[in-house]
Amino acid sequence: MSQLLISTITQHVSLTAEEQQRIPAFFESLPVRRHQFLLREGEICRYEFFIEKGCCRQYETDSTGKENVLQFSVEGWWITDLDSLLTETPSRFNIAMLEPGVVWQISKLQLELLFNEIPAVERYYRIISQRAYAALQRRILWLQKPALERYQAFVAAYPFFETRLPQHQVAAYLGITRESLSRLRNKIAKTSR
Amino acid sequence: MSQLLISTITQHVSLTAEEQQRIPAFFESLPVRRHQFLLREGEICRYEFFIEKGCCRQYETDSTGKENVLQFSVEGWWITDLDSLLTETPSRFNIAMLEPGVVWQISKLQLELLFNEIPAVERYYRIISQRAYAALQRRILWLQKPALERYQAFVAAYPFFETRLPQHQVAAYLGITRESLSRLRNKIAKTSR
DNA sequence: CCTCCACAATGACAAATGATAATAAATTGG
DNA sequence: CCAATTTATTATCATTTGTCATTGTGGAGG
Repeated sequence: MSQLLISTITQHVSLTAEEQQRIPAFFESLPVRRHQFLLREGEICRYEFFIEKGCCRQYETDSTGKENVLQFSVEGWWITDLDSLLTETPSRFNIAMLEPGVVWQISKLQLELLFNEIPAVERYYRIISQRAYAALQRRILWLQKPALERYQAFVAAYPFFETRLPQHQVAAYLGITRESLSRLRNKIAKTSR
Repeated sequence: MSQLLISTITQHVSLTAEEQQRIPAFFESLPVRRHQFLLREGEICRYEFFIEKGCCRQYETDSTGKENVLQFSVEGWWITDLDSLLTETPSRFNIAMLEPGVVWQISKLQLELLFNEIPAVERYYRIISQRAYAALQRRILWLQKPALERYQAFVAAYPFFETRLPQHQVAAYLGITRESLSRLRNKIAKTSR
């Protein structure tokens, strides 16, 4: 049973014990290996994914082969390609695990049924959608700043990622090379000493 | 009467003639001068704005005084600080006109009333919200690429902005200096010749 | 235990971008 | 129409970032 899913939802809205019981049945739980794909570029995204355990990334591979990370997701976070899911068009993104873990997936239809059955979950969904939107806006403003400030903003906002993610993945999220990030970290270490 | 507002909505959803009649009463129309603010940093955003005529920008002023543009908006587009509007917290952004024009504003309450009265408008709102989200994601991927590619992606996506906006505003949107943009344009002009 | 591979750090050099300053051109508002 | 303001270009130089090559380290898996 996903205690985490329920507790994540109840951080934002109230659910009766009975509602909490009914929620997991709308999802499918699956164990996932490291490097396993939840979505591949060119596929139509059919699910919203809730990360029960582990860590993953959503990224595109551009024409030069460079991987640009749109988002990371860890325990208690959601991830999907919303545009592909809603419009049923092929996705430009890959979603792949960086660590093994457990993922709960829910289809568009099941999500709709869940909203109808438990309106508080729909309210929860709206709240986190708004947060996701605001997070993208913040991200855009970061990306308009020099690399050092981007990195510092990232670390300040998500300190737990600092130790958990490989540095070259962080670099791909910040839009810089791994070498540049290594230099920045070196510079910071020297300055603070 | 805002013919543009109605025609913009009916591009996405169907409205009866009678519904079309009732919509404008939910809005206030205001003429706006160049440089006029629709929202100032520190204020709580109280409206969604529909641009009937003219052009505006949403931006933050960072600690060094640099202005970073989050979004432009022209005829037929919406603009607001959604986070401030929904949470009733002070905005980090300014929204200011780049050209004189006419703006239709609607409060959160009136928007809710409009949704209840004409559900098709709520559907329309969901559709454009999804598009806005997808646009922010694309923007993030652009910003992870070199300046030249950012600029070319911008021009390809919004060719009409190219002639309408001052170049230094475009530069502030792309996260580069006006001088850099000037150089890039010069380089492109030489290459294509 | 060993090999292979992913990951990180570093140096040398090239390219891109920022900072500053000077100038010219275009536009705004009276 | 004119003055003031805004906008754009260009050159120079400093800084940042990218590219390429090399090395070292630690962990995964046979």
